[in-house]
Amino acid sequence: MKRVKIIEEFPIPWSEATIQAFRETLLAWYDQEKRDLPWRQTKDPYKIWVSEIMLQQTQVNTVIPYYERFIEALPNIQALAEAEEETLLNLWQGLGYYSRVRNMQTAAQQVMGEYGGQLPKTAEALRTLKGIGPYTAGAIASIAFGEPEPAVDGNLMRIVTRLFEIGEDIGKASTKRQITAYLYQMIDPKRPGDFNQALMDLGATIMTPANLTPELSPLKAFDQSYQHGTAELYPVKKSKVTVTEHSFLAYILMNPNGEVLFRKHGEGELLTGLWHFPLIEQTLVMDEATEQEMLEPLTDWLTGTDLAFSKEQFHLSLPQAYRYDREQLLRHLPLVKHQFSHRLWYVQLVPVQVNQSSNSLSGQLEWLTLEELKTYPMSTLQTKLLQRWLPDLGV
DNA sequence: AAGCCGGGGAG
DNA sequence: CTCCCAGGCTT
Repeated sequence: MKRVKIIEEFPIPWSEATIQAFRETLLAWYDQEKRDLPWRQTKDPYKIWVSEIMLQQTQVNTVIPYYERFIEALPNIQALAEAEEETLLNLWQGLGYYSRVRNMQTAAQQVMGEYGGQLPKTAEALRTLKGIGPYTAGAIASIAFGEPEPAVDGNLMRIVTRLFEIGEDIGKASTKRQITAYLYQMIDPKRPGDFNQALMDLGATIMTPANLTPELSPLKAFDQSYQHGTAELYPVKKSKVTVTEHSFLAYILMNPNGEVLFRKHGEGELLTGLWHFPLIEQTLVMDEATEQEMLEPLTDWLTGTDLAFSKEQFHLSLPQAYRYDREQLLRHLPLVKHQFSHRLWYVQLVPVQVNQSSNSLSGQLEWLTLEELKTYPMSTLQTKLLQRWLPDLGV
């Protein structure tokens, strides 16, 4: 079975004595402090099932009146299986996630047809029912049937990662396996349902996401993050960084000596110290763009550099082959996509001829031959641009 | 693995 | 106001 396998994969770093002490401490706290909730007055698996489905999506105080009303209207699995859809939706109205009550009815019909009207007792069998995943299966199996199954929800993940200072992303399947494996080894086989509910209560009231110094926690002695003051580091959730999109023109400025203008990115700039074609943030060149419009961002930028640029002195143009053939030009302006951790760049390459070179260059700008250019420190982005422009250069 | 589902609460 | 939350299903 899965249990044995994942325990072998992730043995808990606690002695038997520590595990025993942990169970006793946690359950003593629960016996003292447990919340008095309607679904804790019953051992009816159906009622526990209903409460768990509702609690997946909504907080306890909101759930209570819905739970009471639902149980009164549909007091058993058969009633749920036979209910009109309209009845279901009325009972669920305001809770959201209406597919869940539909799934629950499908599962009730499964139970009537395949399990003789009785919920199966093992987590594995419960999982075959529509809408019952690992968490809900563990909750029903432990609370209603006394099976030693953990019910791993967000509360338990937070608590376990803090207790053991587990710094892996809890979104990863392997981290969930580790947390589940530890809980299999921690769970009290004599009171598995209370063990799970104790951790849920603790997570909801004391070891909350925001409470980083849970002075009232009964688990302080077992809690590495509390001992080390590192609670804020757990759990690790891979943040969905908002990726902002930017578009640039990368000008390949070629002088009569066969050299290309290269610029070193300065302090405070992305990719500091690395050499790139001049990159100018600009909407991408469209089909209707004229040569003038394509070159304007470049002339504007050059005016502000130390190239002693003036429109009178320098003449910029697109390569001859492109000047009068718009279709060919646009086909040959390659677009390079580059993903940073926090932004997505679209960079369009624009080759440009300049009729004369300039001598007055600072250290930030250099005219380089293709061979010299290859020896300068470049970013992956610049390597990509170069590769796209001249695939045969061998960078 | 990632998007979707839909409310409520926190900031 | 926006952001975040918690599970399970679907692709």
